[in-house]
Amino acid sequence: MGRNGTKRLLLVEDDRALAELVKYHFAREGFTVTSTGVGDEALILIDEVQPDLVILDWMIEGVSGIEVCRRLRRSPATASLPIMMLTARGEEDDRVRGLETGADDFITKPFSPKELIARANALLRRSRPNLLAKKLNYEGIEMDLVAHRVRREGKPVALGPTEYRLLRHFLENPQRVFSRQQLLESVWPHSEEIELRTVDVHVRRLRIALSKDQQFDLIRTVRSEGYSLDADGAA
Amino acid sequence: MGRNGTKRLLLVEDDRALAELVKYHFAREGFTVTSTGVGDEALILIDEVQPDLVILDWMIEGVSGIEVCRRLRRSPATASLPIMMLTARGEEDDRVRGLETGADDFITKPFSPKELIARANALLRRSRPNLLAKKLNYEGIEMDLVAHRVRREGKPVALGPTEYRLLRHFLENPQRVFSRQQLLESVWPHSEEIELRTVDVHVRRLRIALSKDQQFDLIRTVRSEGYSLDADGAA
DNA sequence: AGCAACTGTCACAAAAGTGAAACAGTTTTG
DNA sequence: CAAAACTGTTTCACTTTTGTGACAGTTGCT
Repeated sequence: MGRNGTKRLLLVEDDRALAELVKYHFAREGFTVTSTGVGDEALILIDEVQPDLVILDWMIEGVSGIEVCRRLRRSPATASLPIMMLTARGEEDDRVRGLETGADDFITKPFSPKELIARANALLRRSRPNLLAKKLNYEGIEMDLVAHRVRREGKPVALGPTEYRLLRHFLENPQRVFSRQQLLESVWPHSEEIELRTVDVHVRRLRIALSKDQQFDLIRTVRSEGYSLDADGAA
Repeated sequence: MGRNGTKRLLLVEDDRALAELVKYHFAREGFTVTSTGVGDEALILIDEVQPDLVILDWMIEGVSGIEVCRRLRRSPATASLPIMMLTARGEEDDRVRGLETGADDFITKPFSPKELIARANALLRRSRPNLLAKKLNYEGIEMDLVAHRVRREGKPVALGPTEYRLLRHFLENPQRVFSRQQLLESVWPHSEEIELRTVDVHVRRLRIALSKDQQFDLIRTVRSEGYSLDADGAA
C-alpha cells in the first residue's frame, strides 16, 4: 500500500459540500483522495485503490458506514486498515459503538478540518509502522520491510517470496494462532484454489530458513488449530 | 511490557475526584492503574511501571502534560507508547497542538467514561494487540484464547485439543459442577456415541497437565455428580 | 533457450491425541 | 464388615493431524 510516496485516502461521504471541503484539506496535505457517497461502492473502491486511510460517514446511501467498517474489519486483507468514522449523530452510545466496531477514531460533526487532519496524521503515525515503515521484530528476528531483508540474531536469512509474506504476517501478529485457512487468505494472493496443506509445506520451509544455524524453532504448531509465531514453542 | 496478562495504565491527573472516577472504570476493565498529579513524577513512574497506556491531563502541576508528551516521544524507549491527552481546554488549536505533539488521542472534558474506555481500547487494539486478547483466568490459571495458550502461575501448560476445550469449559463456568453427560455435550463435537467414562480419562489428563509442577489439584470430583473447577478441592 | 529459484501437490512416515476396556482403589450403604 | 457404587489409572488399538522428501510445472532472468 501507499507506494511511490503518495498517501491515499478513500472518503465515503454523501454530503457533497462536506466531501469537497475534506478533499481540499487532505489534498493540501499531500493525499490522493478518492471519494464516493455510496456504501457498496466504497467496498469496491477499497479493493481498487488500496487506500492508506478510510474516512467513513455513518449515514450514507446503501450499506451504512458502520456496516462497511464491520466488513472491513472482518476481512483479513483490510482488518488493520486505518478507519475514521464521521457522523452527525452525537450520541455517546453511537461513538462507543463505532469505536467498538473497529473504527480507530470517531469524529462528530461539525468538526474542524484542521483537527480532522491532525487526527488522521496521529492515526497514520501509529499504524504506519505496521504497514509502511521500516522494521518488524520479534525475539531476535528482524525484518526490514524497506530493504526486504530478514535477519535472525544479526545473521541474514534467505527467504522466498511466500515465506517472506508468511513471516511478515506472523511478525505483524506475534503469538497469535492462525488456521491454515486464515493464513491462506491473508498471505496468498489468490487463496481460493489452494490446498490447505500447502501451508504446512511453506511453514516448513520457513522453519528451515529461520533455523539454519541450529536456532530453536519459533513457529509453534497448535494441533488441530494452526500455527503461530511464538517464543516458547512447545512448553 | 504488559507481561503476565495485566494491562497497566498510568494516569496523570491532578483533579482527585476525576482521577478516582477514571481509575474505577479502568480497573473494571482489568487495568492496573497507577496515578499521579505531578508532571515530573509522571516521567519517573513511566520508567518504573512500564505502562501500556498513559492518560495525561494537560494542566497539571510541574511539567505540563504536553511537555511530558513531548519528552516521551523524544526518548526512544517511550517513543511509541500509547498516549491519550485529556483537557478542559476546548480550543481547537489546543487539540491540534496536542495531537501534533505526539498524542494518539485527545479528549475534551467533560467526557463520558464509556467513551474514554472505548477510545483507549481502540488505541490499544492498534498498538498493543496482544493486550486485548481475550483471556480466561481462575486461581492462577490463565488461558489466552487468541494465542491458544495456557499458563499456570506463569508457566506454560501443554494441553491436547480435548483437554484444552475441557479446561476452557471449566474456566467459563468456574466452580460449577458438570455431569459427565453435560461435559460430553458441551466439550465433545459429536457427543452421542461416546462413553461416559471417557470423560474421566480426559479429566485425568487435564489434572496431570495442570499439576506438572506439583501444584495442587484444581479439579474437584463431586461423587456421583461429576466434576468442577474449584480452588478448594476438599470443601 | 537454458537455468535457477519458487510453487503447489502428493504419498508416505511420524507424531500426537482419542476412546474404550480392564482392573485397582475408595467411598457409601445395607 | 461386606457388598455395591463410583472413581482413578494404566494400557492399547485406532484415528487424526503433521512433518517430510520428492517431483513436476511455473516463473523470471540472463
